[in-house]
This record gives sequence, C-alpha cells and structure tokens, in this order.
Amino acid sequence: MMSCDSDVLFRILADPTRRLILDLLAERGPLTVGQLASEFPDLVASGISKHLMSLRAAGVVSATRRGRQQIYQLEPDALAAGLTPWIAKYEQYWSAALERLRDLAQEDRAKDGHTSRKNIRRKRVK
Amino acid sequence: MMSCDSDVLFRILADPTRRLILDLLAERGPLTVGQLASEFPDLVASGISKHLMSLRAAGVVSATRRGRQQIYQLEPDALAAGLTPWIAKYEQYWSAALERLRDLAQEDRAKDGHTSRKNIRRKRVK
DNA sequence: ATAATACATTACTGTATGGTAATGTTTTGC
DNA sequence: GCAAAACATTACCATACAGTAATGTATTAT
Repeated sequence: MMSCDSDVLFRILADPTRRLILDLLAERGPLTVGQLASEFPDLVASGISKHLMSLRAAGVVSATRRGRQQIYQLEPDALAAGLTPWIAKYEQYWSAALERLRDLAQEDRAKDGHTSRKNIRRKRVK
Repeated sequence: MMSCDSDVLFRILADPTRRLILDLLAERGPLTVGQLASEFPDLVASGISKHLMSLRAAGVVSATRRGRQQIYQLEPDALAAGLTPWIAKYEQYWSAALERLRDLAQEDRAKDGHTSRKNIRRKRVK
C-alpha cells in the first residue's frame, strides 16, 4: 500500500535468485543471459530472463545487445542511490558496522598488493 | 530455494509496513503494539501484531512485557549484522555513496549540535 | 467477580509472484 | 533459404503471504 522510494529496490532484493544474479555480475563483470542461466542448473533459462527483465526495469542492471545475445551489466549507482536514503535513516545504528566494513575493505586493499597504508585512520564517529 | 545468510533479513525488509515499523522504532524509541498500530489507520491491529512477531522472530526487534502491554524495541545490531555481509560484497561500488552518507551524517550532527559546540573541532587524525 | 483492555493466535481469503512450458522474434551458421 | 541458437514474451500454475475476522489469554480496572 504505502509506496516508498526504495520500495522497488527492496522487493527486487527480496528474491535470493535475483540477489545471486547481482552477485555474479558484481564478481565477474558483464555476462550474457546464457552465462547467467548456466549458473542456475535447477532453473529454466526463461526464468532467469524474466528476473533480468525486472532487474532492468528497476534500473539496477543494464543490457547491451551484441549480435543475438544480450550482455547484462550491473548498474551500481542505481543500487546505491536507491538504498542509501534508507540506510541513512539508521546511520547512527550502522556506524559501528560501517566502520568494521570499511576496515575490512582497507585490509583487503592492503592485501591486494598495494603499499602499506595501514597507519591511516578514519575519523571517529560518535 | 537458495537459502543465504541474510535471506531472512531481506524478506523481512521487503514489506513496506514492516520497514515503517522499524522506522518508527528507530525514530521514537521503544513503543507498544497499540502505539504502533495507531500509526496504521487503515490496518487492523492484529496485522501489526503479526508483523511484530515476524520481526521478533528475525531478531531485528525485541519485546519486554510491562503489565498487559508489550514494548517493542529496535535491535539494531541484528540489522547491521545481518545486512553488513551483503553490503560488503558491493563495498567497492558503495564507497562513494557511503562517503556521502557519512558526510551528511556529519553535517546533521553539526547542525543540530548545540550552539556552544560550533567551534569544537574534531580531532584531526592523519 | 465482572468487564474491559492489550495483545497473541488461529483460521481463512485474495492476490502477488516465482517457476515452468510453449511460442515468438532476431540473429548467426551452413 | 533453412535450421539452430539466444533471448523475449505469453500463458499458466502453485505456493507464499499480507490482510481480515474471530477467538483465546493474561492483566488491569471497577
């Protein structure tokens, strides 16, 4: 009934198959429908196609044709733009988790070869 | 079918009424079922009660009895713990949005801060 | 003791939607 | 030109679930 701004986003993310599709696109970059469908052995291809259409309608993925195949690609800005307002309302509660998240990412970046920036410290919040 | 860790959380958040309940608890602190139900004029009270039960089952809220009324309260850690792993997978994409979010929160705090804190400088950390 | 309040619980219902199957539409390969 | 490949689209089905209504259970008030 109530139709919030991020309503569509949350409904999209409610389905595990759709989340997994987003995960695959995030991990492996742009993929065709067939490549994505092959990741779901116990699912029919047209089902994946339907999911992709709804993801596209929500704006979280985009597609470009190449010959007879469509290449789907994550649209991360739409995801962020749609979810950030909601997250912002809980910002005070998320602080700790976000800090940990940020630190983890920092470690990952450090582990990824780049130089030691380990003495960089973030602003303290609260 | 696929049952991820944050699966329950996303299903919980998919419903706008449930999200609004969480919003109310976040904004106004602990509330009784009646107080919450009164915020949904076009909804029957038992419906809200059911939503609260599922929220409780998911661990995102907790309840304490006081006399004949239950006081529901947000359990923010559960929310953060459940959603952070998922967010982490998209961390590279979220960075910008999270930075903006953090800055906004900073501004808000500065704005509603009491007058005398105007010139208080945050600790500079390299 | 009785009634009313404040929820919880159960049973029921209508609808939304994830999934399949079948068909349609381009594009490529031969 | 013909067949197959790669998706999109449509129709259909079965289940999940949000919402209501009715009933149950403590707790407070009188």
